[in-house]
Amino acid sequence: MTTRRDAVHDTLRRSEGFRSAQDVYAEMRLHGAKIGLTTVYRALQALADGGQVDVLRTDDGESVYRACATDTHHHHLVCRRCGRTVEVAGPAVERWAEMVGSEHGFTEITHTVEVFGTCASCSAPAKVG
Amino acid sequence: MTTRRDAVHDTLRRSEGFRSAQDVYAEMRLHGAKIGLTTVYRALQALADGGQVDVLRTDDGESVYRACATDTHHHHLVCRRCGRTVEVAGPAVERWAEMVGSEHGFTEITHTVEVFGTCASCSAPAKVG
DNA sequence: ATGGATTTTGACAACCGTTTTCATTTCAGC
DNA sequence: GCTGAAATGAAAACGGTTGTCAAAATCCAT
Repeated sequence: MTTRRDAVHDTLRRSEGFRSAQDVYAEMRLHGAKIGLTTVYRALQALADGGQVDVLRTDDGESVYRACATDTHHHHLVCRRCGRTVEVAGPAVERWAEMVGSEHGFTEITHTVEVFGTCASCSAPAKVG
Repeated sequence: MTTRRDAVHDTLRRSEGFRSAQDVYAEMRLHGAKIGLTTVYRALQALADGGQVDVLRTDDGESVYRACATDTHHHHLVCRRCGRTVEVAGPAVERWAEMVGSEHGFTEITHTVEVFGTCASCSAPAKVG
């Protein structure tokens, strides 16, 4: 029960940045894979549940997935142009979130932290003419 | 062109936490307001564009809005149970994000930081019986 | 291998929040 | 009051995601 899921996982691993379910599906079909959209959604969900891929929501509500190198907690620096992503650790931020939470009597603190920017190669070609 | 928008804004101000467009709509209809769902969506968008309300996406892709006290940059500590929200500042986090970005050659850095937890009053009534 | 139970798959339909459309209403300025 | 521009809202369209269900693949004891 793992062939398709692995195929999805592999496809994701080949991508630089975050990809939507439909991206993955299109990509797989392009390469001749015989798989249905429903199965891609299910595989991505399973992988996300199992912590093998990271998920985040784009501004327009799409879920995008990424097979990350580390399985430890980390955040992302994402190029808003090309989607290239680097994984970053932020121990200070973790502590800050924990502190802010408990300071106000909140428990079971979690947090979402994502950093967006324009990467070097995307901002370089400023010379359009 | 501002009556409806103000009504939406007021409704939002009366709420403790983040509310969805449909929440706001339902709330307004409950109180007898004569307004359409479309207009609520439009008003919320306009308010968000104008920076008068903050927006964020729930895990299930819904946009939720909040009329925040400060108009300066801040983050949120949100109770995942009741939605109660405290506005928090985090200068250290701002600097961290900026640093992480430029460290990797990214420019025009932005970031999203939200902290979730269970607030004191929601975790207190552990006594169910 | 074989039959039968179980799981996985995927085409399609349903869902649901959101956006668009467009005819109607409201309103400012004359 | 009249006119044109902006706002409104009911209903339809949209798009990503999830549910349905019958067919296909897989497992397993025989």
